[in-house]
Amino acid sequence: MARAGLTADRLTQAAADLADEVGFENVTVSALARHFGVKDASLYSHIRNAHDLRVRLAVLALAELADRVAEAIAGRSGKEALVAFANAYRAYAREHPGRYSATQMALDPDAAADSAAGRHAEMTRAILRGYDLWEPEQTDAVRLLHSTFHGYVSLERAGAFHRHPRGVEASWIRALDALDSVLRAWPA
Amino acid sequence: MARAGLTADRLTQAAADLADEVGFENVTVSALARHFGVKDASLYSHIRNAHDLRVRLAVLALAELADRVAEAIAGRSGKEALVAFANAYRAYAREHPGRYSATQMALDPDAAADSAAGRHAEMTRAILRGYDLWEPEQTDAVRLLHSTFHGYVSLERAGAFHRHPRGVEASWIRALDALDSVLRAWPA
DNA sequence: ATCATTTGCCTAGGACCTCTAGGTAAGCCT
DNA sequence: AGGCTTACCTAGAGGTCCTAGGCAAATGAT
Repeated sequence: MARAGLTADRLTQAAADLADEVGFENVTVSALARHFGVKDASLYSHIRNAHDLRVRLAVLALAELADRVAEAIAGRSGKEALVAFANAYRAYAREHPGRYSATQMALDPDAAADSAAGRHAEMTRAILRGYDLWEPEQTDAVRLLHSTFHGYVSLERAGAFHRHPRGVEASWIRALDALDSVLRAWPA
Repeated sequence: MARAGLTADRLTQAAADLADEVGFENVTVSALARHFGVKDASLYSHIRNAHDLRVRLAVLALAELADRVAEAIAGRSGKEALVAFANAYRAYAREHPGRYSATQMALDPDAAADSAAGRHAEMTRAILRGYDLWEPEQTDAVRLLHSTFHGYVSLERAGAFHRHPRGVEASWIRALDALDSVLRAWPA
């Protein structure tokens, strides 16, 4: 009886790759078991259930995304940091569609605390240091930025923009310009 | 053998209500059949398969949302129209979480053409008539607005904002202020 | 080195969902 | 009344999720 050497981490990694291949909604316990050449039931010693697997995947993706963003904004400030953040975010979503979908899962408070969600908010705040924005407006701005980034890549992936000839790239640059100018002159 | 009087439309309506109750991802053919007191197999004379059912639901929700938005912006212009649009959009998402989730489905080109997606874009354009914005900037602005609305309600629903004390309502108002000011002074 | 424990994967099986094939009864048309 | 279409049925195959209980491999204790 040869062992496949399963661990929760290896399962989560494989699930992430699987998500990018076949879509987050198609990440099933069965598919993952097939990938390792074992029976479904064997996975349940490592993960509690299918939902637990998806939560682990979400936590993994959030951490990866936070790493990418952190690297992108390191040593930059102001608009440069804003653009670097946004592009890192969007690039991750494009390169890892399944992982990105996972980051949109509703996490219960416990899982959210374990996740890198806090790092995301903190890094967004870091960008705002270049814009002379303080509480409570800072939180408003954090929410606006996050909403815009997420909304844009989410709609882009859903194909909402491709029905019009205007380049998606050009609109993205303009959106970042707009955000920069709104941050510089935040309405009182 | 009493008949339940099923039609594709009645199924879609019931599916929409079901989605709001138990979540879009839990809208199954079985659950719907149970609701009508009928066997699963009976639904397959009205819908092609489970995916088809969800697409119909998405199309229904997009149309409803477009109606709500159209009513909201009728007779308004400028910032008033912007705020009315945004609030109608957000209110629909809150009142009908399952239906709203459905609108986020990736629709294949055929289904998208049948949907009210075009009306949404057109209404967003209508708002911009109050802002002296023309192509190609108009498309950029449409995309920015849509992204921000969708991103905001989507993150709000995922609970991404509730980890911070600042009121979600206040941030929303500020986001709309910011969008208004960015539209008035669209960066050249 | 042997035995005990833990760990990893197994089989078996129940519950639920999806969907097809083919059948029968209800309602409409002539 | 007979025929046709429509609405719903039974039966059944195949997939996913998950639990219970078992055996064998790895690990650690003596």
